[in-house]
Amino acid sequence: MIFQKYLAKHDLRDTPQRELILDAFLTLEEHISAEQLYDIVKRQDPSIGQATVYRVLKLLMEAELAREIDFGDGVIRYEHKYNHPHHDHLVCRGCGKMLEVVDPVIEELQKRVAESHGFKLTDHEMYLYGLCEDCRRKKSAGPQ
Amino acid sequence: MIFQKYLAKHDLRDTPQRELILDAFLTLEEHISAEQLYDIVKRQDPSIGQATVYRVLKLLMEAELAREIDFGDGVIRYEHKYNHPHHDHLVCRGCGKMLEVVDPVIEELQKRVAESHGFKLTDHEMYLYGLCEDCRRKKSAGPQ
DNA sequence: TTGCTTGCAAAGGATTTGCAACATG
DNA sequence: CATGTTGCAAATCCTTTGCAAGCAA
Repeated sequence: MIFQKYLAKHDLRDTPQRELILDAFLTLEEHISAEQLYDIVKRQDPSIGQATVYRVLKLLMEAELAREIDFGDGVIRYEHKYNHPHHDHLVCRGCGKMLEVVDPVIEELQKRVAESHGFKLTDHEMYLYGLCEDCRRKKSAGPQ
Repeated sequence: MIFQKYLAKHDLRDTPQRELILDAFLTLEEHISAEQLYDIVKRQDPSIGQATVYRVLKLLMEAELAREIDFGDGVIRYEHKYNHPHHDHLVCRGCGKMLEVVDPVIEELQKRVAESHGFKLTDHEMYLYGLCEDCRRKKSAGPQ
């Protein structure tokens, strides 16, 4: 719906490939890289090209349906943005487990920090890294 | 000193290239990419290889002398870590101007958010993006 | 029909790696 | 001398782009 409107408004075309990729993307709950999404989509349509997936992901960004996530490992991941409000990420250094978190007080303070330097905050990224309970337990047990 | 100790402890060698790159790196106040550092170092020793700069930067990370910064533009930048305590970054979306900021209350809240999910926070990254005063002025004036 | 889209393969940019020559401890 | 280290070039990884053929509006 939103995507179709976006396409129409920008004189872009509604193709089966775009529909397929969008559907696959929206079905997922996890963050996903272009390559992972390509693997999924390829199962349904082996003729689809990798470049198309990259291109659609860019479109989804412009249509405000996706958001980039960068954990700093050289791969860009994407997550839904529509009906999925802003949040930050808490990532386990041990097992990679990832939780979405938000703290309204932090959000407010971020605004103020920016303002105190004359900036008008537009957005932010915050990644909290640590060890989850499981990994702490394993660690204190030592390597077997 | 620290670097030399690190090298000794790990059976690594103290070479003129490593010294040169380290000195150049420590002299800088700004964040710098491997390629920029290579350009600088090359002026003093044109025979130096790009790969060596990348390799030394990795070493400095392991020796806890450098820290990676990732603004998400595909280039990894580095900054001193030694005698340069933790801070976050406030970046202008307009001109790219960058300020280092810290807010002790935010830092404390981050710890608590992590703990509330059973995580022990080890570190974090926070990037605040916005528009600085100059860019807001230019923007409201409109493009000429 | 017009011109946006596609898949393919080649190109790109940043970083890493294999290797033979070289230098350090 | 044994090994770590270097510069070079080739290789890698992820992503983008050029292009001719194909397809939506």
